[in-house]
Amino acid sequence: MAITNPDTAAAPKIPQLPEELIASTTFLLKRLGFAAKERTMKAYEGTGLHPYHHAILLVLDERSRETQGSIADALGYDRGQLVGLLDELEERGLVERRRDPNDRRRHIVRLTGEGKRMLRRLRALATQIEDEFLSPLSEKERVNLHALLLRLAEKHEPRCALSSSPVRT
Amino acid sequence: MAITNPDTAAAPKIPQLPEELIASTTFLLKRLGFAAKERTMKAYEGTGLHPYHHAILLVLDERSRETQGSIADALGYDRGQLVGLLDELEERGLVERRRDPNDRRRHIVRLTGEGKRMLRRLRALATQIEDEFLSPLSEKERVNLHALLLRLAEKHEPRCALSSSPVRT
DNA sequence: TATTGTTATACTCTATAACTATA
DNA sequence: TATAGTTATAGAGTATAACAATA
Repeated sequence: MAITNPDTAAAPKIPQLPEELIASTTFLLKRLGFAAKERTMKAYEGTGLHPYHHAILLVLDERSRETQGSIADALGYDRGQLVGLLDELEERGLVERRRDPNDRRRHIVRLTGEGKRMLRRLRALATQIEDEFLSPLSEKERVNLHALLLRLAEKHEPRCALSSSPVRT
Repeated sequence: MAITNPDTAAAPKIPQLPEELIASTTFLLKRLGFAAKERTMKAYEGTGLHPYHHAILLVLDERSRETQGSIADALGYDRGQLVGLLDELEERGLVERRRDPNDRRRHIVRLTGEGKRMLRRLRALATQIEDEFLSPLSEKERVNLHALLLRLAEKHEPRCALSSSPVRT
């Protein structure tokens, strides 16, 4: 790879993106989203779990006994994709699947004690990643940024819309 | 699909993401980055080009006669990936490739007249996408958001760091 | 016939590394 | 030997649709 040491290099070795791209907020969103994903994935490596798994555990922690379909819908995952993710969680004893006696097509999914313990660990990890990623910003700026992103998400990712304050147009 | 009409439906049909995810700025960044990518891709469909192509044309418009390697480095693309993208641009007559007489391993890439015309069209399209995506925000808020994202990008995407104001730590 | 969960398939992306031609 | 560009390959990730069980 032969990466030159930036401290000793006279000229900046990092090539510049076109200014027009840097000036574009959607471009920055795309790049930062990708960077955030990469960093998160790397941080999760040690756990043997994917952020997807974490999200599933969070859903189950908020309201246990969800069916697979409702979990998939809540997170926007494909139902086929979810099967494999739940298999992995079940193998590690983090969740349980049972048939719903009232509708035997359904599977009811529950968090186990082991799952709750793992969730605590994942929460700590996520907090750490978040803090590191936002480190260039002050506390006030972080709140400010989050509020702005949420406004965008309410439009572009309706699942983010806060149910407590339904938008009336 | 049987999507229920939200106007007539009594209960909200959109399942809710866990609050903890919505509260996470990095999560919002990931989701919004993905949403921005999806919308952009859809909008570019009519042009037969990918946002990647647009970015390449922008690099060439800022400083023509770049070599393939320098284009790849500027945008953070893989050199192998760039070959195919340039092939497509060349087939449509938007760029030209010539051997560098000083170093016959290199290819010098230039924007054609046709390429400049296409770039104008793509610029208009990108502006439109940007405006639509940021529509929930006021002009002030947009400026504010961009500044915050740029601060993050300077750390996590060094190619975004403005060369005019090198950070001295 | 429609729906839930499952499985299989195919397609897109991307990352890697071999290969050539020049240096 | 190292580098610029090219090509080929393999792997992950995703989307699609067929499928069995149940309603």
